[in-house]
Amino acid sequence: MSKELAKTYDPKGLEDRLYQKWLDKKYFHAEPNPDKKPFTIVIPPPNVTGQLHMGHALDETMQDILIRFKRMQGYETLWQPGTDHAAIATEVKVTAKLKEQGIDKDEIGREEFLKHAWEWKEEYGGKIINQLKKLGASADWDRERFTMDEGCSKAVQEVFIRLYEKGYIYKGSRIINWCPVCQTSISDAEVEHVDQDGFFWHINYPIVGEEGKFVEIATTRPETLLGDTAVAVNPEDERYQHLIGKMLELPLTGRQIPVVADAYVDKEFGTGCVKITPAHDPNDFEVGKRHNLPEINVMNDDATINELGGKYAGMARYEARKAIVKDLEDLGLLVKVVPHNHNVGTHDRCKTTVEPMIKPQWFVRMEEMAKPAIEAVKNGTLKFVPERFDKTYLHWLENIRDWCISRQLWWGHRIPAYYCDECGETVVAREMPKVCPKCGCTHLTQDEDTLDTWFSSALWPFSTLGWPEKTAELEYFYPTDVLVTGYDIIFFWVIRMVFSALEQTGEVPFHHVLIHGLVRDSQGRKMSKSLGNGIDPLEIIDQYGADALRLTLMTGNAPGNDMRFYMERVEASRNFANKVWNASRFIMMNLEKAEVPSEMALQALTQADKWILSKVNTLAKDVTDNMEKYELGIAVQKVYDFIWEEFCDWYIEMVKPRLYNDEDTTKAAALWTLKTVLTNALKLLHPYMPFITEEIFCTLQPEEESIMISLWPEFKTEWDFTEDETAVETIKEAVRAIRNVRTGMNVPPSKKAHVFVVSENDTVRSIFENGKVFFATLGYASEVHVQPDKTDISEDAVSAVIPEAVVYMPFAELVDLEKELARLKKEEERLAGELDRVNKMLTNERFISKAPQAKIDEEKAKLEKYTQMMEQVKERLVSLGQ
RNA sequence: GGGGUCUUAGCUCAGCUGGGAGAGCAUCUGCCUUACAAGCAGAGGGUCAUAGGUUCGAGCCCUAUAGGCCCCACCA
Repeated sequence: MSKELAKTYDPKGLEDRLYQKWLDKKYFHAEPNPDKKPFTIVIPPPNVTGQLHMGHALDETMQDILIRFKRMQGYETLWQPGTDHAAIATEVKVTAKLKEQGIDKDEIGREEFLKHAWEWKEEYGGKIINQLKKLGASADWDRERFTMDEGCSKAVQEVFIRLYEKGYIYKGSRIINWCPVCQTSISDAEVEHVDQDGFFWHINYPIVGEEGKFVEIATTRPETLLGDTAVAVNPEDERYQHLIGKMLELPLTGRQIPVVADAYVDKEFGTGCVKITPAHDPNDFEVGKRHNLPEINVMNDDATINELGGKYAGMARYEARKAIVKDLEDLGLLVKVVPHNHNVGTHDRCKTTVEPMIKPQWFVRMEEMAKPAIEAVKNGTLKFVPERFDKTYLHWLENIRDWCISRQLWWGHRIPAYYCDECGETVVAREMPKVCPKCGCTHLTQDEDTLDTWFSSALWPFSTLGWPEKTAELEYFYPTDVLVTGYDIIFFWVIRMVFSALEQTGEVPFHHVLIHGLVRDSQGRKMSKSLGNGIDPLEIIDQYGADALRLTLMTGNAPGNDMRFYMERVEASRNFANKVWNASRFIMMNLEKAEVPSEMALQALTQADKWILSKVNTLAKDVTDNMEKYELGIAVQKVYDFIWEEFCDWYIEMVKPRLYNDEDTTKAAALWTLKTVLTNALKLLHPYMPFITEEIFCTLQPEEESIMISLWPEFKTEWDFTEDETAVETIKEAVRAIRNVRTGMNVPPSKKAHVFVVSENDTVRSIFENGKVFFATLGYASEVHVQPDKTDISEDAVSAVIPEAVVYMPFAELVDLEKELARLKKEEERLAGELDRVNKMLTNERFISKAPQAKIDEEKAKLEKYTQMMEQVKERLVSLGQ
């Protein structure tokens, strides 16, 4: 590889080449290794037929950063990848595709449909994985898994059977959430409550045997009237005591229903009388159980009215609603209609209004399993980052209801339950029994249903490592270290992994859960297909490179908060990549021209060298600390600032004269420092921007194989040069003052000036003596004089007061006395303000008696500094005739 | 109804355990200085939503208020 680098950074081509190299070298692969400590992350498996979106990009970037960081720290790092079969999503897609080809799902049947589904999976399943690779993801692809592969399926079956045998899984006819479009049951977590404008229909139910007397009920769903089996009132409600036990005539049906008393009814709400439809409302279902009411299901699976709905049979539910309201009105039973805003449960996937239905389904009993999951967070075995999400987690678990796990879908894990065709006996077993254990019949049929997708993903952290087998992987890599995911998935997935893992493995599946927010568009809207406002990460990668995308996603955002994505930020990231590229190019150009020792005695370094070395040293410490605390954004911001400001804007500029002068005895030291500091900075940046750092690292040091297996920089005591740091900071301050004065007076860089630095302090003078060279390059000085007094300085020189010193620049004809005075007055004002503040603090005896000594000393030092500067400013003013 | 979260420079957002308000972009002024104009050097711009409180000291902690967003919840 040549050392020639292009003038601007172009990620195209380079990224794929490097990624292929990493794959070839097997850097991503992890094996149980007793000599190393493990570090494990399991990927939140993306939908097998999905497309990479910004949410993935953020999630995977965070994981990759942690994995690369730990790998460089010497851990045996496993990033376990894979995909999820995504039952409903995939089934819907495959069904739609078949429909396009004129194929009806129900006609071809289960077996045939599954063939198509698997074909679909084979065709599109690899796509998202390849997209993850574009991002730079260093997952162990040799270990790629799929929730429906053999091992995961085995784990699913095993867990089902164990839970069933323990009595934690049961089948029951209960009211569940039914999606009439997807034609399957869904769990509570999948129901999204949406605020909708609706109506409250007040309807009179005639009292049997009391001509002209009615009970007025209020409902938001008049069509369910067809399934009413009672009207309930509150037992405490004085208004209705006389009604309890009476019979009502249910309009339009000819049925009679009782009035029951139940505490569920809120006296204050509506009319205080509630129609009870046990088959189509979860609350009514409970009321019905308490009062032994019949359950009349009046709907088909597609939410049309069934044959029990009489003349309304065949109508869609909202059509029936209209017809029923009309008929009630004609009968004079409709009292009034009032607008009413209420929450409607919808299926989160298709947004269809959920229809509560009574159906036989499989459930997981949650009460017992929730307990250890709650305990794990309470006792700190499991920690959320940021912490506030443990409230979300705990609240959900403390109010958890049984989990409906059966789905009327074909794409998924079949429930391992078998029914005897003769006696109806249920057998839960690993294989279909040959004979019915009860009646000996040989005809058994497997349950038609499949399991909720989340049932299998709940096992993901251990099923992917080989459970239920006691594999070496499970032993070594489990429990995993951290789970990275969005807050929107805590209920669906995180909680279910936790209780499943605790139940099956006796351990938490991970110790930390790192939660991130949503990536929104530039206006703060959710990115969605329907809005068409989604930004394709792959297009960003194509245009700006994966590194720029990754950096964008990691900056300017606090943990757990949503972020806005807009192109200006990507451009800023791209610009940074270019900055890194060019700084490296400059360094390499200089390294080429001279021999650089691989080892360098620290004594041979100049003050500037020690300064930057010391800076990168503390940077390594700070960045490591931040990353250990999952403060990924803060960490990379520090690297960014260091590289751009300290390293490029200051150090490289400072070092140029030494590089350009072959006679300079410190040139080698400069080159060594440039190379060393760059190498360290690249390493710290690598987890965030893997491609550019690898390319530069290997070009810079052809003897090195890869930055991703190099050692993470650690803090070195011998690189801790506090004194030199202070000295260089003093010089920087002087340079800044000079630049300020020059710009303020409109002096172009072409106009060089003599610079006099006056200080009575010997140490300060020696610092400036040392830093003379910097004034020439950084402050456009033609000559620099460091002296203890004002000898030879003309009175009309422009000046800048800095701590412990005054800088003078005689510009002769350029000097504008008015301007100079104005500057000094402004400075005087500023210092007066500072002094005022410090004095107030230091004269406050309560501050003196209560504040920590270090703080007091700090303020005392400031007082001294400002006092001294103030004296200088005043002196200048006097000498200018003020 | 409960819980969470946000309100900081024109815009988008940082601000770690309380100790002199920051970044990117935008704006203005100089610079094509041989690593980089995707750049360099400067500048302007903020009673940190409001009102109290705790503290020697509050953008940060506590309480209330206003507004925004989110989640949970069986008021038909």
